[in-house]
Amino acid sequence: MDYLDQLNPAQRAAVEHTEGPCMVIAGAGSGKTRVLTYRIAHLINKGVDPFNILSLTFTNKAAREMKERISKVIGGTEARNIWMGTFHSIFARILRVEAEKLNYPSNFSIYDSADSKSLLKSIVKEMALDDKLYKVGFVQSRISKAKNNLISPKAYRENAEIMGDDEMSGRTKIVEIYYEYNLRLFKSGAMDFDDLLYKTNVLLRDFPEVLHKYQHKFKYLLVDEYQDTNFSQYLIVKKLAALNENLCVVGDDAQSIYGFRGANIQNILNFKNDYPDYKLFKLEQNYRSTKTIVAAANSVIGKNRDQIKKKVWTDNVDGDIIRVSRSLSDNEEGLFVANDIFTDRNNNQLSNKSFAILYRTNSQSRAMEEALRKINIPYRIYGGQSFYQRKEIKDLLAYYRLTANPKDEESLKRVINYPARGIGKTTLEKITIAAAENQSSLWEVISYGLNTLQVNSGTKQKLADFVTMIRSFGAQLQSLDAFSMAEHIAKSTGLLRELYADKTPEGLTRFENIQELLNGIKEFSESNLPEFNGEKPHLTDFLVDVALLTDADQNDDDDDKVSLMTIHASKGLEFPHVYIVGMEENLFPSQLSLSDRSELEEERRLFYVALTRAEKKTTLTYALSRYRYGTLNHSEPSRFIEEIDPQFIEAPEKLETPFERDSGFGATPWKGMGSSGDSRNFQRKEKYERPASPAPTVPPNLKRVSQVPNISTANATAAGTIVAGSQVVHAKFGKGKVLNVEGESPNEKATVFFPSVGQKQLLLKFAKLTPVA
DNA sequence: TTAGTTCGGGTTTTT
DNA sequence: CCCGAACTAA
Repeated sequence: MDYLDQLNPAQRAAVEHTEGPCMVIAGAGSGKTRVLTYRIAHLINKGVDPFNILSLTFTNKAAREMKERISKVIGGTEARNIWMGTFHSIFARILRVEAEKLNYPSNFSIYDSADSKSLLKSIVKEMALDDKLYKVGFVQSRISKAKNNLISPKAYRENAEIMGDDEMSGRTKIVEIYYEYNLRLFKSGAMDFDDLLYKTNVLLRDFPEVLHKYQHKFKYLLVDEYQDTNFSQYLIVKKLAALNENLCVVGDDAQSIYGFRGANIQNILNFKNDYPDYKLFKLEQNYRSTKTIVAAANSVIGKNRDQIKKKVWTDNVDGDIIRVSRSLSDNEEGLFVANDIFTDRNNNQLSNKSFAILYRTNSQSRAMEEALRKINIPYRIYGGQSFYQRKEIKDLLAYYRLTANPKDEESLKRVINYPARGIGKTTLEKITIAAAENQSSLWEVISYGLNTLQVNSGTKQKLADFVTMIRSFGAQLQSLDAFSMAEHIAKSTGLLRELYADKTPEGLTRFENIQELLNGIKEFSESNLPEFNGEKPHLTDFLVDVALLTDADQNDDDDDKVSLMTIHASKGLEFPHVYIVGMEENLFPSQLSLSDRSELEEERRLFYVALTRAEKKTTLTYALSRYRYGTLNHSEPSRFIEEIDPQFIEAPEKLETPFERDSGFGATPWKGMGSSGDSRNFQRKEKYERPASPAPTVPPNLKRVSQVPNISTANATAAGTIVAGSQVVHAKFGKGKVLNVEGESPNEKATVFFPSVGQKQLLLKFAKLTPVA
């Protein structure tokens, strides 16, 4: 039991209190992960079966790492039997087992945020609503909020307050959209992120025997980052824990930063009401940061009204004062940070990975990246557009999803005409209408109801071919292993060929990404995971929770690189040196949070999280101007800078102005400000001037003028009189000789030789050819 | 049907 | 500035 000796009294008490409800309030850097790890190890050492432990973490990566650490403590391979993962992935797993009870297929699709937006967009369009008023983002967050509070469409309609809000904003149809949205998800055999929690609640509510089963299975529950759970998650935990009440929640109200996602700090504050005999442990000693950083962070969070009082302290050294750097522009800010890292690293023999750059919004990474690249500092961006959200990856995954679950509407729409196979918008609209009329899915229309579809025979054939192709994939799903299936689909759909043909740099990256995905599947195929009992997994096994993977789940962080990420993504991480950039009003705190006290307090907690990531040194930077939407805007330093107790931070008057700093600055003193404004003007001017510039290849005016007389002549006479051998005039190519005409009306295609440009194939119904007598 | 272009509108944060 | 939607030409 020597691991217990590595804990301080508060930590040890939390680890040893294994029976009954408890809450651990863990200040930043107070060894929370250590407590969780040792607690689970301790349970297992005391004889608890790992299969009876459910541990809910914030990312899958955190789960993976924790399992590794537990393994080290207890030895052996038992740790891998613990149920550990995010709420979403754990309950997706359970829902797949129980899906039939909810009339869902067990291979249901999981719609990510983009899929769900796309579905909502179609619905808004089909209902002929104003998409300016019913912006999908707004509708989505409204529905998401309802789901996270377990409000069904029916309950939504019956809720006077919610309906009142919609009434006020003039968006009374949201409830109708909500109904239709859920219906369409159901018809597609799909769940969105919120459904994974909502449906779990339905399952546990309507099927007592299922609830009973999991209550017995999960005798010990642990929930990390409890301050970030929403009502839906809260209720799942409460129900599962009701039998044994061996529930341990860990969190820090000061680090609650997901309110916008429905997270509710009240879950922490109300814990004592649900479990009056609970035990509370406060971890207040910080092992991570210097005294300066801890004190500075405390002084900031003290400005919040809503909080559980606690006193985070540390035995660590005083450390450096917090620096503040002002730059002229966002680009200068990037250069400052990059140069500062460069110098610090070289002077003090530091590794790249001891530095992190944190920002409020993803778009701020660009200036940082450019500056780092300029002086060859390796970096890695966490978060941002995750690998699985890239277009080419989503396209291929859509084929996979469709193969596994042909009812999946969003996947079908994504690939039915990609690569292009002549099934266009018009056809898809007809299919959608037919599906709505028959109360069926798009797939059912094209696979069973093709005869009744009002499309021409060519299109019908194309649809039939598509159906045959997807069916043939489906037929092989159980016989091929994941990789063979994945590769077969990528090749035979033509998707791989299409991307290979694109030789632009972006196209190359896309192709590489696809290769990377296939490699990942290959690795998965050959990974010999215990749950597949020595057999090769199928593609459906790969798909199970691929939608739930995020960038943070990629585990290649042993490289020596500077880390760049949003503050949200940095939660739970720590770095010796941290730069918090973009410390400006309207950016951090975000403009959108300024009007609401609780939202501003959430921004402040976010700042608290950022500050407490640093072990040794924190640097705040801001710029006096910044590009937004491609235009330069003036910006003011963030109020948060002043909220730090002045004794821990560089005095503002001691700030050098950028002009005093020489470092090659004199060359372009106005680089950030004046000239870029000018260049915009210049660009704009250039656009207008271009038509007047000398020797344009095609005079734009001429094009127009020459068209006008052609319209009547071409339509009236062209089709009849253009035959092989005749002379014609083309608006753009000039005089030419018709070599051949093929195809039947109205799709005749002429091959014409123009002395100016050579041989051309032209469709007569489109190309305006005037016959010459 | 499609490819290519213009135009307008959008930036928090994420499972 | 960067994206997708709408428009236009073939």
